[in-house]
Amino acid sequence: MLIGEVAAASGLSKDTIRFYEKIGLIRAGNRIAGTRRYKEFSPSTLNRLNLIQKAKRLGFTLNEIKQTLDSWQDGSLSSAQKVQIIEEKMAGIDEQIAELEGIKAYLNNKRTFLQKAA
Amino acid sequence: MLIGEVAAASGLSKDTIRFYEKIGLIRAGNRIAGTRRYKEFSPSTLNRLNLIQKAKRLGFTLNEIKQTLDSWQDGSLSSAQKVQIIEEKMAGIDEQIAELEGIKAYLNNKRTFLQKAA
DNA sequence: ATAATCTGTGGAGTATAGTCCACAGTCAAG
DNA sequence: CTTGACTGTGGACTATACTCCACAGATTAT
Repeated sequence: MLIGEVAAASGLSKDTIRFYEKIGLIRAGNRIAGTRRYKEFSPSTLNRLNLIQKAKRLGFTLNEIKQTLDSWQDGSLSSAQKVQIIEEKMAGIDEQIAELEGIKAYLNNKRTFLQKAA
Repeated sequence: MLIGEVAAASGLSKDTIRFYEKIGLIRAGNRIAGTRRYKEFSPSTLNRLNLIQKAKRLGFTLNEIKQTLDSWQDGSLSSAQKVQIIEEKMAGIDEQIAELEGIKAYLNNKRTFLQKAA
């Protein structure tokens, strides 16, 4: 797929995709056309972009995401290690949820106070 | 309180506090000493900084936080309006939690897959 | 009284994550 | 065969949120 297709399918801008490719977060092959080279993205790029979006929502930087995804695929991690990493991320999510619940409780208190005062 | 005390009590750096004061996110009075003016922060600044941290964790920018906190205190909002804003923020938190749960489910699937393969 | 520590100011610099632009080649449609 | 849409490149630019530095006055401890 060319960049326009990837952009449309992922919901990201072409510039963002170019930026991601530039920093090595996603890869692209070459499609030669005369004197020009177009970037050819594999459909799996969409999965990867999806994953990147998920990780961003968890608060990871692009660099952290890159490190994790790279190590995931270079064969340096055993299945057990991958499971462990996943479990750590899941624990991190639980922490985030707990924090959000705490903030929600705080807001709820404020609301109750306001409603009483009214 | 002077800035060092605020920094220690809030866990933020002095530079961050100066930065917040510069953009009007927090206020400071003056403590005159000879030819110099030191910034005098009221203890309520700590509450405000706490609130700012909470809001940041919800993903708000400093500017958004400033707008909300300012409107909160300038008398332009009725209690009913404040309650409504709080309820909107709470709904936003619920959305964030739902999204995190979704990502967690995704990770859980991955983990199950890895464990089966092992 | 001297050193160490604290303070404000102005301004420069950093990191992250894009976003925009001009220029030029490519290709499909009319 | 010209027009319009798409593409890559290099580089400049933006926004957010700090962070660091040098300098100089103020305060505290010894």
